[in-house]
Amino acid sequence: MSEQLKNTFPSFSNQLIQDIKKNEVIKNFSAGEVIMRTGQYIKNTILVTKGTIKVYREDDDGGEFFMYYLQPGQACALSMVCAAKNEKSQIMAKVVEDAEVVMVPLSLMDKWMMEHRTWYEFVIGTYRNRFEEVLEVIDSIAFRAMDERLEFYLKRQVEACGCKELKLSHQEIGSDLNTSREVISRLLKKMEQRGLVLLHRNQIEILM
Amino acid sequence: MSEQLKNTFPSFSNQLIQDIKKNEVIKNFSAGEVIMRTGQYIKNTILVTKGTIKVYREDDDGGEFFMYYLQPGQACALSMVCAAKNEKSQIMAKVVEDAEVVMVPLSLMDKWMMEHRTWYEFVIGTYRNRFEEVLEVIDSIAFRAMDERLEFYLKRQVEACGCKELKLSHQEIGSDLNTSREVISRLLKKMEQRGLVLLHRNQIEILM
DNA sequence: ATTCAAAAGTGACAAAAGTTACTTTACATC
DNA sequence: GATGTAAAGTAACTTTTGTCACTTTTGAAT
Repeated sequence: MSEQLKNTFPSFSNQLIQDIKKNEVIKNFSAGEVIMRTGQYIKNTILVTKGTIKVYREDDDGGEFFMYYLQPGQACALSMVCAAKNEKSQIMAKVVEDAEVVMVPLSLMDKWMMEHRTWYEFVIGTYRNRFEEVLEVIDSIAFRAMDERLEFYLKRQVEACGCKELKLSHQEIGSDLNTSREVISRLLKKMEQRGLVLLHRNQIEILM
Repeated sequence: MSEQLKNTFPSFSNQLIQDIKKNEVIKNFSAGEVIMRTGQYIKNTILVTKGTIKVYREDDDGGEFFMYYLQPGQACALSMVCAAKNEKSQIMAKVVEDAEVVMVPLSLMDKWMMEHRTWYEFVIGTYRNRFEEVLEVIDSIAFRAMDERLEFYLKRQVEACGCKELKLSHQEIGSDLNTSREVISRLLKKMEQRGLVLLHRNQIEILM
């Protein structure tokens, strides 16, 4: 396991890896599982070693808005931000590909900031990257109409899965973007006419 | 000045105040000045001691989207996040009430994280608060229609200025929300009919 | 092969938001 | 008091997005 940690988080010092190893609790989750809910108290920071996790913002009426992916080598920035105070989760996280995560208690998370330079840098880097990603999400909803938001969304999916065949239903895209399936179907068809995508059942081939 | 710093940032330790004092560069800005532009390299973290600064996200076509206020006792989270790398600013900051700020070089910003517990906590707290504020902004644009977004916007303005008479033109609100003046006028009139606001020239009285 | 359910297609309509083009109002200042 | 200007009001229209109701397609299970 320490070998794998080292591979997934190459920036971590050996000392840090040892410390993590001493305290680690490894958990496995299957696709579809919700590993963190809005309002739930956060007790751990999550380091992803395998799989893919989707992070959402929820509203009161059951709406789910997709924010970003967590993938191997990454950590949940929000659980880190909440370290100091005993805060509730502001987000919901759902596993989309069977995942393995290392749970780091918040107390250690905080302690290591002082003890391990590589941990400190990882945490600060995680903040920065997520903050920037979230700002880009704001751009897309604040400045762009649904057709461009859909393109932006699809591009991010391609990046995340590393392939151009997205296994997504129109319904799922619609709820990720907080709009309706019909709207997505309509816009996807226009994109197909423009030669940007090829539509199949439960799969979208990106030609961009 | 160290007295004032101590008052504005009560959580800072005396040692930290001394360190800031040793290195500080104080700058004054007048209302209307842009103190940070998108794309500009960040060399300093900004601690606000007086006045009010509005932070915007910009798009390529000159659109400005209001994100949050910086007020005395607060700091620019993004300039902190950029500390590690030599990053460009992702945001634009405009002074709305004559402001005084303390410029802290990024190198010190980073160094103090290890040396001053109160600085570390301030920085982490700033990250958390801004992240949460930004998530709420996402909620409003992702889940809410313009009428509710306008209400949310007005409430934040009331919080920021601490009074119920907002000196804002419809034009300014429109551009903060990235919509047109006409739409804002329309919605404000509806709000007036519902008894939520009173409209005057260049001023909106909030009755909520 | 038949059945079933999820996914996608579709047309018609409603509502929200953006746009245009113009008028009216309020206020400062000359 | 006349005048100029920024702010706000407004009507008419277009576009975009959301919704409804329904059909068709596709693939899997029986």
